[in-house]
Amino acid sequence: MAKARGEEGGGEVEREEASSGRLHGAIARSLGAAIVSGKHQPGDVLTNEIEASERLQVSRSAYREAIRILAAKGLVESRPKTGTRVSPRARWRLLDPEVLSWFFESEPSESFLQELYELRMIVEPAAAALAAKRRDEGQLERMRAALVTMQHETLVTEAGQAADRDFHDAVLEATANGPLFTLSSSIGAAVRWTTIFKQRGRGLARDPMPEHWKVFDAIAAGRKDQAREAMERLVTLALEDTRASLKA
Amino acid sequence: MAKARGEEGGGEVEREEASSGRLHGAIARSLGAAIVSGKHQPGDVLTNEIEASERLQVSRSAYREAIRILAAKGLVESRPKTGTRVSPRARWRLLDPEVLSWFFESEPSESFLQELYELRMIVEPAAAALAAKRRDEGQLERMRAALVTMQHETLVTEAGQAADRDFHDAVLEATANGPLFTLSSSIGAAVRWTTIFKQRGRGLARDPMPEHWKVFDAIAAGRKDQAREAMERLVTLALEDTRASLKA
DNA sequence: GGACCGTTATTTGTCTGACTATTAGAACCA
DNA sequence: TGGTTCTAATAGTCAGACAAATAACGGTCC
Repeated sequence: MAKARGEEGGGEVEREEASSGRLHGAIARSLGAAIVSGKHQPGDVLTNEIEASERLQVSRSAYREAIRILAAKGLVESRPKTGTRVSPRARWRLLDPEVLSWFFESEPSESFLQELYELRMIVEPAAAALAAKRRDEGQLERMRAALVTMQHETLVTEAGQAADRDFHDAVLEATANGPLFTLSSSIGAAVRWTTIFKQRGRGLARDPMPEHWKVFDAIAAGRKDQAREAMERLVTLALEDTRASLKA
Repeated sequence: MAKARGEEGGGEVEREEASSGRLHGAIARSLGAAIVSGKHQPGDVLTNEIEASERLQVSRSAYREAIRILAAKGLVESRPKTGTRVSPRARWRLLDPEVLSWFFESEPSESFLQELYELRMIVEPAAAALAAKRRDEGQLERMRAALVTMQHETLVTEAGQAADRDFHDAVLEATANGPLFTLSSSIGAAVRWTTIFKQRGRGLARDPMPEHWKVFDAIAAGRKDQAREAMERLVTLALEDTRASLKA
């Protein structure tokens, strides 16, 4: 079996990338990406474990562990005799960070981005309001540091973009609401792609700092309603910029 | 090995319940519940696979598949040499339906319920507003049917409670927003426990139907702002009832 | 002809035991 | 003291067998 490595043209799971470094993780990632990108439609039956693991040149146990991961995220469902089939989209854990990252391995559809955006518009202003009432010094400092970095680096560098995400993350964290905080990866994904699209239509890149500082100031001052409104404005502006870039 | 069943005092995974009928699912559930309930704290190292599977009287592969499930939900992280340890709470997928159900296997803390409640208050009014603009006839019919059932059965019966959840679920679905819709299980969990607490302090059970019909009417009429406000009132009233019951 | 019921084949599920890869921490050396 | 090598503990992967579940088929009886 080991000597057969690399033969057989098609198949062969991608192993690079430190992230899903384990074999089962790599298989899950590869299969998961194929599912969310529509290469396997809901209702489709995957080839059985024996054949699938042979084609991928991996042991059945590694393949099974990958399937367990996908099942845990609601992407597939296994039953004896019937096999493993792709679950209806309604069961997918679309907000799971890994599922999201699989979405973004290939370019996500515009409508999906739109939906994430809507989520942002619902969650972030409310989160900012809560954060204004609950933030502690450390969180405030983290927000400030993120904005300073963002200002220095601008959104052109990876560090600047990371700082942007970190700011939004800190706001979510400051809500002191666990379930709400878990949305930060989804929000972060939306933020990241907003930036990517903005960068593409790189006409007149509006300075995004003023809105950000207004949100920060309101949260620092403990002004709930002001924080909500400032965040609403921030998200709205980001959407407008993205829309403008798409047309260009 | 088979003959050793039932010896050894502690251990033995719970296998009843049709849901997590598979062995790996049952193990995941049992371990997952132990983690979210705090029996294993973040940072704790689980006993290694060999010992753990021996103690549970299951094969190492079944145990490993269970761990993959937990890892997929962010509850644990495995590395060679170090072992498998419980991840920091911030990584837990608190909105995953299964994780949530593990939370509710033992009575959830009041603060956790409070947090879910806050999420409801953020998401549901906004969802109602979107639903008012996007709902189709089928969804409207589903909402109506749910409310009719709820009215007949009242919240005392399981069928009535299911109808309540179904109503809220239909509203989320009508937003035509996939990511948002995945929150329905979390919302549903919050709804369920609100009802349970209300039932306990069963003094004067206020009729919950008027608020519900107002939400429905606004969504049916396509009145976005009215729908948002009606849902806001509904959630607020539910919270008040729950608060009142807790004092009693 | 149609409903019921056992049979069978297919697929996932579970078990066992061996070997490999990774890596934290100790021992060692410069 | 600081870096390097070694070692042992642990998860990771593999192979092959057997068990359990169940959808589909086929036969029986009304």
